[in-house]
Amino acid sequence: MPKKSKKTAIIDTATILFAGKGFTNTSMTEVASLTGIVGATIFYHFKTKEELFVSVLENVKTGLVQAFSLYFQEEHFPSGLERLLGAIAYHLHLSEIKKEWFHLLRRHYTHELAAVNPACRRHLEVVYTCLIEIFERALVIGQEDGSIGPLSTKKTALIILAMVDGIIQLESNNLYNAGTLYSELLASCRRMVENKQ
Amino acid sequence: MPKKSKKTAIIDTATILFAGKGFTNTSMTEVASLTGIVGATIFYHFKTKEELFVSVLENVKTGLVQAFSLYFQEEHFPSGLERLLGAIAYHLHLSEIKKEWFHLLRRHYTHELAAVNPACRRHLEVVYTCLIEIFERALVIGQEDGSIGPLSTKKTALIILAMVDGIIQLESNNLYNAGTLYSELLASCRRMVENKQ
DNA sequence: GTATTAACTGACTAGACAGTCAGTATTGCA
DNA sequence: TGCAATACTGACTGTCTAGTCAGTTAATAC
Repeated sequence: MPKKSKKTAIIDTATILFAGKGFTNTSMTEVASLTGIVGATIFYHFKTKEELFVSVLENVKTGLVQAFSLYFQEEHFPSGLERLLGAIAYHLHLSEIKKEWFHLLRRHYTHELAAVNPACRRHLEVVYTCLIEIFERALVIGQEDGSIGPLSTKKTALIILAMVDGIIQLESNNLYNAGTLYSELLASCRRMVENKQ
Repeated sequence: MPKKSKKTAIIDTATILFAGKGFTNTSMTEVASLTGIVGATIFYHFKTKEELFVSVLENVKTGLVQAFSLYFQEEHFPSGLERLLGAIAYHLHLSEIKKEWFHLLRRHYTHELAAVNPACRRHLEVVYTCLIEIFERALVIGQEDGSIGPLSTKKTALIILAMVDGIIQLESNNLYNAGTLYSELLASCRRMVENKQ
């Protein structure tokens, strides 16, 4: 029974804190004490706070890409349209069971760091490319099988991502409980892309 | 020629800084020096940093509500559908000429503060209510004149807001230049809500 | 002109926080 | 067992920042 290494434990704690309170408002001491170690230990495993953040992001990236690839390995769809709706529903589902991942990705610091830190930028690009390609692929398949109308798959994929992301954000800012919007969102997307000859 | 009061000048500087770098990463000294005054002066006009933030938000709220009400005073639309698309286009337009407003509204701190600061929450609610009602009203009008299909106006208004907001965010994170998505977004929204009997 | 209030400032404080470092404990292995 | 490397720690430092305060300057009122 190989117990979780401290390095992994640090990353797990940091994921929750960075996602929930942001980079600047999370102190290394806090990460340490919640992990059950002493502050200086983190600096043995990670040279700087920024390096810890990038490791956290890398971890999220890996988890996210894996989750989606697993989903598409297991699910099969009668049409491109159904595949798209399935992807959207799974995206929403994942954003509920792995809130931290999506909060972290939406943190401003993540994007600001990506502008100056190549490693950070690479991870972020992998994530976004993955998310967009999922939608785009479904759209392409749907155009081939006739379930999806004639539209720019690339642009539409971006719009759908923005839409899903916007809904997740509405919910996380809980001004309105967006949860009740899920089925309406799927219906809206269907109307938006389906082929109505 | 009544020159801009220092209090207003502080708010203007703070708007740009809070929007651009976030609350925590903006220091009062920085706000002061960019305004051309000394640090302590801010604390004469605003008791705390948080109070300054709320004033900034109030200012944004006022500007935003005014901008939209002016737009609808001047524009007139042949149908509810066109009114909706006009509102979306103007929303996107405004997010370009008043980037700070929208950045500030999307900052996490804004929403975190709203959870504990009633004044902040009130301003934020006014903003969101205004934005949603604009879309909802257009949808209701459109259902009356037959240009918009049978759908929940409230939920659809929320979805459209999430969509527009998501696009603005995509652009501000400039992973993709979302600017080219504007016309596609309008077309998508049209397909999503129009009445196709 | 003088009194009163409002606007402003320089010098300071107390706390927080990232990161260092010299040294101690723990592990793996010969 | 002993040796070497790896993992970990306590005590510390320099810097940054929100907020204070006693006092100065500017505006207004009479």
